[in-house]
Amino acid sequence: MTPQSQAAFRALADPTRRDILMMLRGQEMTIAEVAENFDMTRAAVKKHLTVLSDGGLITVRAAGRERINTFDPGGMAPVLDWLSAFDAFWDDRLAALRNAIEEDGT
Amino acid sequence: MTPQSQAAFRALADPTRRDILMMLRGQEMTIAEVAENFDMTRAAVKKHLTVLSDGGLITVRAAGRERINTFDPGGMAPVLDWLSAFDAFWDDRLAALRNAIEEDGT
DNA sequence: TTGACATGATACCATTTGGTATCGCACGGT
DNA sequence: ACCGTGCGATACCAAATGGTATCATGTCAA
Repeated sequence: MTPQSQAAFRALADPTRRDILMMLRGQEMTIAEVAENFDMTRAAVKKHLTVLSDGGLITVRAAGRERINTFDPGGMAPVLDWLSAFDAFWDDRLAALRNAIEEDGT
Repeated sequence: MTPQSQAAFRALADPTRRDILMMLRGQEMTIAEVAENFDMTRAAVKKHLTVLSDGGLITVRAAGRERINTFDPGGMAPVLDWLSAFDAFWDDRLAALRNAIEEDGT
C-alpha cells in the first residue's frame, strides 16, 4: 500500500491512459504525437501523461522543446507485487513472475 | 477494452477496495463484517462492494437478510489479460501465467 | 532577430467519486 | 407477535477527475 503502488493503480484505472501505455510500449513519443491518436486536446493528454509519470509507468525526458515519453516496465512491479498476494488462487505462478521481473532490474 | 475489463481496473483503483479484496481472499464476509475493519459507514462499504461486484472481483449471495461477499479470482483475469500485452518486457512469463489461470477455470 | 510552434501553466467547468445521513423494509430470535 | 437489526435505497455533500480554453515561455529555424 505504498503511495507508489496507489499511484500506479490509479494510473491504470483510466482507459485512455491504458491505451497510451499500449502505444508507448513499442516506441517513445512526444506529447503531440500521443495526442494525435486521441480526440482530445494536448493539454488533456499531457494530464494523463503526468498521471502515468506519477505512477512510475513512464519516464519523461526533455529534448529541446519537446518532451519524450517512454514506457517504464518497472512501474508495473508494484501492481504485480500486490496481485501476488493472490498467489494461492493461481498456483503460485504470479510470485514467480514478479520475482522474474525484479531480477530483470528494468 | 471490454466494459468488464474497465470495471475491474476501476475497482482496483481504490485502496479501500483493494484492502477489502485482501480480506475476502481468505474468508467470506457480510457487509457489516467488512465494515468493522474500516472507519467508515456500512453504506460506504457497501458502495465499494458494489463496485467490486461490478468489476467481477467478488460475488454476492443472499443468506436471509445478510449478503455474503465472496472473492472471485476469475475477476482478475481481464486485468492479467491486459497486462499480458507487455509480455515482451517480461520474458513472456506473464502470458504463461494468464494461460495457467484460464486453464484453472476458476 | 524574428517568427513559428511544442510545451507549461492557469483558470475554469461538468461529471464522477467517496463519503454521510436518513428512512424503510424484511428477516430472526425471543 | 414483536422488537431489534442487517440491509437496500435515496438524497445529499465535498472533493477529485477529465476535459477545455487561454496565455506565457523556451527553442528551433530562417
